[in-house]
Amino acid sequence: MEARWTDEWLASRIFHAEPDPSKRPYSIVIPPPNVTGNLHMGHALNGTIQDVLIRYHRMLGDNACWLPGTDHAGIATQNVLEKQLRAQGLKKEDLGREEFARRVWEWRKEYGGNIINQLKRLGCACDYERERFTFDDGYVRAVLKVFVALYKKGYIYKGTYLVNWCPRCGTAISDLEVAHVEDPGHLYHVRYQLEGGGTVTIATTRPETMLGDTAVAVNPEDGRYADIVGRTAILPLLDRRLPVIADARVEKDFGSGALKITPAHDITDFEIGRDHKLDTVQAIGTGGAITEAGGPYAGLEIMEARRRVIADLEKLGALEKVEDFPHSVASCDRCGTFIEPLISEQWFMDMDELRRPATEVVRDGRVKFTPERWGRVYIDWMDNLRPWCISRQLWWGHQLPVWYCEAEGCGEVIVEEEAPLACPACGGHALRRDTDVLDTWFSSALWPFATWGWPDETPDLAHFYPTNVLSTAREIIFLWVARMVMMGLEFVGEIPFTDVYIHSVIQAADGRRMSKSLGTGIDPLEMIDKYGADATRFGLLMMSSTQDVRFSEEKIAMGRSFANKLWNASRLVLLASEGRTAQRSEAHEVDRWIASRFGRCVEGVKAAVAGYDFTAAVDTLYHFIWDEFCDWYLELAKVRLYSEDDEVRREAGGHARWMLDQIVRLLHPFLPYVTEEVAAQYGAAPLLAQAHPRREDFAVCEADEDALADLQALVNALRAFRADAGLAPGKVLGAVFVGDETESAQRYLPSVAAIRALARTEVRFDGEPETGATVVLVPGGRLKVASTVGTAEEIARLQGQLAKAEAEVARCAAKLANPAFVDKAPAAVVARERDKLAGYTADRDELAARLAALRAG
RNA sequence: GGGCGAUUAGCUCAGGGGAAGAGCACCUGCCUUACAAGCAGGGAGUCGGUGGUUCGAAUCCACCAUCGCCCA
Repeated sequence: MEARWTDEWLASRIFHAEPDPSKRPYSIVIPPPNVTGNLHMGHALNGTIQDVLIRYHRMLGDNACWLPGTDHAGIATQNVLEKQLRAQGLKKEDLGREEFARRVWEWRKEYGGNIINQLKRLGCACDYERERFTFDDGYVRAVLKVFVALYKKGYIYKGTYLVNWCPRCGTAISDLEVAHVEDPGHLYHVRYQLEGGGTVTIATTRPETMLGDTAVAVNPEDGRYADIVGRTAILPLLDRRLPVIADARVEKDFGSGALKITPAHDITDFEIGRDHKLDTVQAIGTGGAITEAGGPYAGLEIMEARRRVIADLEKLGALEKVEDFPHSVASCDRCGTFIEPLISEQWFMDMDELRRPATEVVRDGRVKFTPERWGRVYIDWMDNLRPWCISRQLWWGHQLPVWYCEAEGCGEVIVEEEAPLACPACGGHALRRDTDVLDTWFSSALWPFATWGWPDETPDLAHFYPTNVLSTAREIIFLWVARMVMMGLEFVGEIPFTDVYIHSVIQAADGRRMSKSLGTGIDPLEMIDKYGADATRFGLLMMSSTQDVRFSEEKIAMGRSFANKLWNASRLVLLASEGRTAQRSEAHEVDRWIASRFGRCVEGVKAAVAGYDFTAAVDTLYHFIWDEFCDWYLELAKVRLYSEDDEVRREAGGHARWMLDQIVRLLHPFLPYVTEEVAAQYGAAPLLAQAHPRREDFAVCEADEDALADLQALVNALRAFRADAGLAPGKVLGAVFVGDETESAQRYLPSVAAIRALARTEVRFDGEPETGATVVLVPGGRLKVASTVGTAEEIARLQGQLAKAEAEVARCAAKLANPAFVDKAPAAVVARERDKLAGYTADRDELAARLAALRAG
C-alpha cells in the first residue's frame, strides 16, 4: 500500500516545487547525509520531522520545497573504494588518481542513491528532482569560487603547524573529526642523565615519542628543579643533547613534574617549542612509522617502537617505574585509529572575521535554536574557534585550485577558479597543481545556497533562500550549522536559515549508543518492514523529546495500532454513511461537540508544530482521534447513523464524513500513507494538495463541551457501577434520575438513547425508583438504579466511595481552614477549592444516607 | 578540568507552583453488527536525597548522590 502511494506521488510530481512569487516560500535543505551511508534511526527521525514540516506547510498553502541530496564524504568514500580495491589485491596507487576518481564516480552511480531511496520508503516528500551532491559540476564551481575568494581575502593560507594526522587514512583531519576515547594506558617514568652529573626523571604516556625530544621542561615555580634549569640533559637511547628549560605550562603535579618536550608530536610541546625556539625533530612519519630521526628504531610501527623503546630503557636501567594511567586518547572519528599530532604543511582557514557576524545572528535571535540551550553551545564554540585545517591528503574531494610555478627561482603560487595557462609572474608553463583536496565539510558549508544554484543568481536562490529551518542532530552544530551560517552570511549576505531544530539522539533500548560496531543499532527499514512507515514515523515522533531518548519499539507498535484504529474508524464512517455527502452539521449537540473538540486539537497541533514539539503534536492527535473521535463521538453517532429516520441518518452521516475528512487532513503530515489511503476511499487524495484545517473554522463551544462532559461522566459512572457489581454486559438496567433541579435532569433527556447504547441503562426522568434501588452519583444528581446486587456487596461498594469522598472533603476543608491560603492564594483558586468542597460534601452525604438506609433495611 | 542534561508507576517517557499523567506490561469481564493490533473496568508512584523560598513545591533555589552527553 505504501509503495503504491510513493510511486503515485513521485509520478505525479506532487513533491516538486518551482519558485512562485505569488506564494510564501517554505524551504528546507536536508542536512546532506554521507553518500556512503545507510538510513539509521537518527536519519529516520530527522527525515520524519522535516517531512512533517514540509507537508504541513504545503497544506497551509506555502510553496514548500524540501531539497534532498548527499555529500561526497571524502574519507568515507575513499575508504569504501580502497576496501574494494584491496579485495582485488590492488592499491589506489596502482590505478592512479584519475582512474581512481573514475571508479569512485562509478561506485556513486551504483550505490550513491541508497540513502535517498531509503527516505522515499519513509514517505519523505523531498523534491527528488532537485537532488544535489556536493560534487556536482555546479557545486564544484561554488566551492572553487569560495576558496579563491577567501584566499584573496587572506582568510585561507598555507602554513606549517601541528595537525591531527590519521596514519591509517593518511591525511590530516580537523579538530572536529577527532574523538577522545578512554585508554587504560600507563605512565612511564624515564630517567634522563644530566651533563655534568645528576639525573632528571620525566613522565610520559608515550615513551616512543622521546625519539623526537628536543628539550626537558619544568615549571619555573617548581623549587625541586630550580637548579637544573639551563643545564643539558642527555636523551637515553639516542644520546641527543636536550636543554632543560622552564615554562609555566608544565604542570608541577603531573608525574614527576618534569616534562619531555617533543614539539613535532604534541600540541603543548609544539607551543613550548615555538616560544623557546627549540629544534623540531619529526620522529614519526605520515605512515605511522618511526622516521630516520629515530635512529635504530627507524621504520618501526608506533606500537612496536613503543615496546622496543621500553625494553631498551629497561635494559639501560633508565625506566624508573611504570604506573597504570587511564587517560583519554585522540582517535580518528572515521576509523578509530589513534591520532598522531604531526607537524605538517597544510591549508588553514582563519575563522576570526567570519565567526563574528555568525555569532551575532544567534545572539540577537535572527537565527533561533530549538531547544534554546543549543544556541549557547553554538556561541561557546564560536567564541573558542581556532583556525580550521581544510586540506586533506585524499584522492576523492574538491582538489585545491592552487598551482605552483615550477620555473627555476619563480615560486609563484596561483590561486584561481580556472586552471591558469601560464604563470602570471614569469610566464612559465611548468605549473603543478596542489594535490590536496578540501575537507568535505568545507563544501557542505555551502549547502544551503550552492544547492539553489549559487554562485548564479537563480530564481531558485532568490525564492527559496534563506531556508526556513535546518533540522539536524546536535553533533552537527559545529560541523555544519556554524559553518553554514558563516558561509551564508559571507557569500549571500543573508543567514542560511532562520530556525535550527536539534532533535533527540535515539539511544539503544539499554541506554548505550546505537552503533554498528557495538551491535546496538536498529535498522529503521526493518521497522518499516515490520510495522509500516506510518507506524515508524509515529513511533519516532512519540519517542523524540528535548533530550536523549531510548529507542522503544513499543512506541512504533503503538503507531501501528493507531494507524489501524484510524483505518477501522474510517470503515465505520464510510460504510454507515454510504452515498452521503460530507456535510458539516450544527444541529446536533454531539456534532457541535466533536467539532469544538477538533478545534482544540487543531490548535494543539499547530502550536506544537510551531514550537517543534512533535511529541506533543502526535500525542494530541492520538488522544483526540482515539479517545474522543472513536471512543465517544463515533459511539454516540452510531445511535443516529443507524437511526430509523432517514433525515437523522443523512445528517449524522454527512457530519461524520466531514469530520473524518478534516481529521485525515490534520493527520496527513504525520501519517501520510494511511491518511492518503482513507482519503482515496472517498476520492479526496492526494491530501498534500488539500488545505490543512484552519483553527478559525472551529469555535470552541463551552456549552456543548460541558454537556458532553456530563454525559461522559454519567456513562462512566454507570459503567464503573456495572463492572463493580459484576453485572453481565448484556443486561439492560433501569434507572430513575433524581436531580436537585429539573434543569440538570433535562440536559440528559436528549441522550437517553445514547445512554442506553453506551451504558446499557434505560434512564427515566419521572416515576418512582424501585424499592431497594441503589445509587450511582452523576453530575447534577444521582441515578437510582434498579439493582440486583446483594446488600453486602452494595455496602462494600458504597463504603469504598464514601471513604474517597470523605478524604477529599477533609483535604479541601483543611486547605480552606488555613487563613493564609484564603488570604494569599488567588481568588479563583480559592473559589475552585470551595466548589470542590461543596461537590464532595454532597457526594459524601448522599452516600452516607444510602448506606444508612441499607444498613437499617 | 569546563559545560549541558537526566533522575516521576514494573518498562519507556510526558508534565514544570494550586486534586500525580500516557503508552506498554499487569489484573477482571467481554469475539457488543469499524476495530481482539479491539472494547469496558481496575490495581499500581512519600515525583533521586537533604535543606531553603512560598499560604502551597514533583514543579523554583542551593547543596549532595548516581547516570549520560559535549568540549578540552
